[in-house]
Amino acid sequence: MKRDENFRKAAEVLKAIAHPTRLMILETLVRKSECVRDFEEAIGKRQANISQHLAILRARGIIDYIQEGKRRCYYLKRPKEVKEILGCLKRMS
Amino acid sequence: MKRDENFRKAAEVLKAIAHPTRLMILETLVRKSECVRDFEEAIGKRQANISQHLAILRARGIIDYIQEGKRRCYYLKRPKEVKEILGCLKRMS
DNA sequence: GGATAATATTCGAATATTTGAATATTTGGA
DNA sequence: TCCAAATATTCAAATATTCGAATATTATCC
Repeated sequence: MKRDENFRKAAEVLKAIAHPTRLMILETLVRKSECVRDFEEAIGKRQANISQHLAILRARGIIDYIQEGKRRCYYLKRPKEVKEILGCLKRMS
Repeated sequence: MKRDENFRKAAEVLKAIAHPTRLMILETLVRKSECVRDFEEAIGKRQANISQHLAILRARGIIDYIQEGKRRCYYLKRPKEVKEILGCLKRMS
């Protein structure tokens, strides 16, 4: 695979993460898998908006979910890496 | 400092990094401080464009430079964290 | 003080992202 | 089957990002 292609993909992943609401979602998920309702209360945004952000994270392969009855339980696909990135950000900002 | 404010800032930092050209710049800087001309050849973009990206990275506090004669030698302000993030990205994408 | 090398800034058009509002879909239970 | 709970999608307006082209600045050397 070409070098340019790698950087393009890496930038896609980063862009998916680079949003305050999505960072909050990820920080929550580092601790525990959650469904959409739980995010609503943890983050203080409307359901529809949270679903939009979850869709973006999922489209980029950062999270996924398992269906549990009426709920969808979201989880991190690469918890170690996400945790590490969040830690770096904390130190950098 | 407020939680929201922290996430806003972290997202700013990430957005600054989340671009293919800027990732290439950072990867180059992980190995060695460079001046703008060197980036031109390492990355294959025009000088003006590279300067634009360097300005974005500098505005967000990710890089800085020291003036050396006519040249500006750019360097990472948090090499450890940047390196770690690039490593995570490699594993994630 | 030119001339030149090195780098930065400005501007505008094209494109992408973000958000709320409205609506749609899916699921399990009565 | 109908209902309600849980979640997703669509749309459009506002905002932000990107890139090239042109131009400006800064530093050294003569």
